[in-house]
This record gives sequence, structure tokens and C-alpha cells, in this order.
Amino acid sequence: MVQDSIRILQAQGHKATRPRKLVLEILEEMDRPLSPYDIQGVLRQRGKYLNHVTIYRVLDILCSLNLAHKMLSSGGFVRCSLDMAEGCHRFMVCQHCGAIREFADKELCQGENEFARNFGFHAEHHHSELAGLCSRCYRK
Amino acid sequence: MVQDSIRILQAQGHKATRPRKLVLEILEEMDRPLSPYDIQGVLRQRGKYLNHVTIYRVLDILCSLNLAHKMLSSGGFVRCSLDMAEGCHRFMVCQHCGAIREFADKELCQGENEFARNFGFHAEHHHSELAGLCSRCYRK
DNA sequence: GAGCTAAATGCAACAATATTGCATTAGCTC
DNA sequence: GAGCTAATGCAATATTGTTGCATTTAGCTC
Repeated sequence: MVQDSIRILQAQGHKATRPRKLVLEILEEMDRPLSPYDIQGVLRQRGKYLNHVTIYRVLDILCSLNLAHKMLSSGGFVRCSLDMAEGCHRFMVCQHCGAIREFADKELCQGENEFARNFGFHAEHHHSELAGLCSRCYRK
Repeated sequence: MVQDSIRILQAQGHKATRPRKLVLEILEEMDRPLSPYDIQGVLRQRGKYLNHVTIYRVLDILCSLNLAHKMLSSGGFVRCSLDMAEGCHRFMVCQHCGAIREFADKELCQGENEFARNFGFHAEHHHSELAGLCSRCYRK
């Protein structure tokens, strides 16, 4: 999966560098929103080091290619778990354990688009976050 | 409108203080996302002063009562323009001029809820931001 | 594999945003 | 208007994000 992302990076003319691989690995492994400093901390625990500026820059690129997303409610970053859902990013955010699940749905977007058009608004990107409880936390 | 919000504040046991009135006035008047420091700046231009900590605290309360919302994409705050839409907050955000328009729709929420339930997720709050162009900016 | 070059990183400094504890002030009730 | 408690202001600090520049390195050419 990290490999897939790296390939996409390269296809866009970006280099396959150590910091980029490391950030992708961490995002993949942790699977919950991490701030740039969180990522730096995880790496440090493993005896590895990246400057936080570098992490910011890596995340910028990943987000611009939709390989990662910035969770708006927490400010943390998660890797993108969908193949192609340009312009439609919806997330279930468990308020208890912090787990994230991404999804996309054309009909939802169309519904929102129609609503917007009634106000003369032309929507390009959708970003929606549902706060609630994941199945595991709900059972408790 | 500021008066309405103040009444709601008081009904919840909060006091109707000068900082709270001032912040509500600014939010009402500007009608676009403002950071706490933006608000402080506007006030300063008018020869008034509020400590930024106070502004943060006022905004916390307003958000907790749904009298204001934090725009996740920009981090700024807008006043709530809907009467009652608990748990459903959707915004059109003009990428060109920054204007905000809030809306809510039960069907959209139900759609998202159903989708979530298929993953065992129980949604409580919806926050969605549509980036695009408002009617005025689109015409250009 | 050595050399080249643009891209990427690290560093340092700084800017912006956000939080905490505590002394002082000011709404509200009577 | 006095008293009580919530709310504010202040100071200090923590967290998050940005910029410019010197140095390094990935990926290309030969």
C-alpha cells in the first residue's frame, strides 16, 4: 500500500524519498488521525528522526494527491483508504476511540449539490465528518 | 438577533456580559469565518479591547449552544444562521470570496446515517462543508 | 558506478494559534 | 446597594504552522 502511494507520487514527478516513505508507513500503520508532531513522536520512539517542517511538506503533497486527508475536526491526518473518490470525502469519526472510517457516495454528493444549486452555489468538493460511536465502542 | 442569542445564553445560566455581546455583534455583522484574533482585530479597530483568551472562551460557549460554529476548513467561527438543526451542520464555502451559507437537511443526514449503520457506526452529529463558488463569484 | 542537477531536506528563526492558573472585576439576586 | 459567584484580564507557556537558506540526495546521463 505504501508502495502504491509511492508509485503515484513518482508518476506525478515527485521523488521517492525516505521521509515520504516513513510518513506513509506511519499513517498506514496507525490508522487514526495523527498530527505532524504525533508522527514525529512515533518516529522518534523508533530512533528515527524527521524535521517537523519536512513532515508538513510531505503531508501537503499527500493531501494534494488525495493520498492522505486532513481531518478537520481534529487537525490530524489519515491516509486515504479509498481508491478514487475525487471531491467526495466522508468520514465516520468515533468520539470514543478516535477511529476513522472513510467512505464516499455519489448520491449523497448529488443531494448536497442539488441543495446548493438552489442557492446558486456550485459545489466542487465535499468534506463531511460524522461524529458518533463505532460498532465496538457502541456496544459498551 | 444578538438579543436572541443573549436570551438563550441566559436561559442556560450564563451571564449577559460585555465580551459576549461584542463577539456576537461582530460575528453577526461580518458574516464570514473569523478567527478569535480576527475578532480581536476588528474590535481593536473600533477602539474596543478584549483579551484573546476571553474571546476563545466566549466562542466555546457559543459553539456548545450551537449559536456559532467552527468552520473546520478555515478554523474560523461563524454565527449559526439556523434556528434549530441539532446535529446537522452543512456549509457552502465559497473558495473565492470566503462567504458562508449554512443549511441543514434531514434527508441528507438520514442518507449518511444509513451509510454509517452499514458499518455499524452510530452517527450523532453531521458536519459537512462544500467547497465551491457562490452565485456571485461563479458568474465571473 | 561517477558526476550532474533539480528537488527535497534540515535548520534556525519566527509567526500564529491555543491553553492554564490565578488575581481582579462585574453580572445577577436579594 | 451589598454579597456571591461567574466571568474577565493577565502573564506565562504550549502547540501548531511558516519562511528563507544552506546542505544533501534521488534519479538521470554517460
